[in-house]
Amino acid sequence: MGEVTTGRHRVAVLVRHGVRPLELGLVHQIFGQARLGDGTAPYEVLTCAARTGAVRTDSDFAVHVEHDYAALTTADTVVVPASQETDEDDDPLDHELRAALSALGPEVRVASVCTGAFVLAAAGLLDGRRATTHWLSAERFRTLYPRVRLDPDVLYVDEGRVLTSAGEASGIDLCLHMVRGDHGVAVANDVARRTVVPPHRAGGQAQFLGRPVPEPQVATTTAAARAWALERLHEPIALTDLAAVGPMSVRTLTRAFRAELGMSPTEWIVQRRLDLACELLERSDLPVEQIADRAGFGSASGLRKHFVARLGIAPRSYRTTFRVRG
DNA sequence: GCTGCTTTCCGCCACT
DNA sequence: CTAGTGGCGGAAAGCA
Repeated sequence: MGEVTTGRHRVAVLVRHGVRPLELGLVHQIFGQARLGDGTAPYEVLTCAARTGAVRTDSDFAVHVEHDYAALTTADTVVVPASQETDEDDDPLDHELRAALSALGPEVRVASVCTGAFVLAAAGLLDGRRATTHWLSAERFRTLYPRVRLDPDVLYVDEGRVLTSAGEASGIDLCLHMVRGDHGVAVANDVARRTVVPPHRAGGQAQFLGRPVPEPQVATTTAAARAWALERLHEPIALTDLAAVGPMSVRTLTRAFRAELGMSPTEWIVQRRLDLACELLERSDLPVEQIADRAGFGSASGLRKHFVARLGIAPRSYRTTFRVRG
């Protein structure tokens, strides 16, 4: 994926007005600092915007951008950092940006940091895929883009061609993940060491599968109940039992889920069950009936109903589209 | 699709 | 007075 035969791998950072300096800079930091064993830099990082010149940040300074969208046509990887100012619009894409994104070839890797995921979703790049974004924006994201399987519990999601990361600093984890995939653990660890960040944050391989990774600073009230539920997705989960884990009342539990996850407990459970079902559809040959059973849907028809309602396609067609070979 | 039973969701309000 | 909690009940959703 994305390996170039001539010259360096070109990473284009797509900035918009209101861009967050941290998220903009971290891309340059991680890719720009990478060095191969012989000391050569494998990446070239370009910054581009709709027009060259000054681009406002969300702070009291602007950045001077040298490239416009034409730079995207030569990119191997495109990274979209958050820009609160436009990501809060219900449609973050103007026709210029939409055209630039849809012109990207299928071999171009696309990644987002934080609410940059809204841009990818609006461009249709995330339809039917797993993705993540900043947890504070999770509810709005789901409302706007029901076809995307949003998982606000992970640091980042790797869907191959399209990658998304959660808030702010998780962009570092995602960029390191891409470096690791492109050039191996040694090169990625070297960047991490010089940037003084952990080379691989807690969660290990589980992150590649899009499985939940605990976010220490977030959502403390529901954490125990969620962990408990994840252990028994395959069996029926009653709200009274889930609340008893806390322990807390059912009323407080549902309120906490709404406040922290932006959805009801059962909605959250259904989504986790769909995650599991999708993974089994992608990575196993189990019949749909058995997948429904393992994922805690009473029957294949139950799975199918939820699947179609939330992903817009049937389990079987999902499998044919997203089957992982080997 | 219909029916009847069970569970869940959430506003309201009282209690600590 | 505010903040968090949780019981109640009607509407809605889920399920057989």
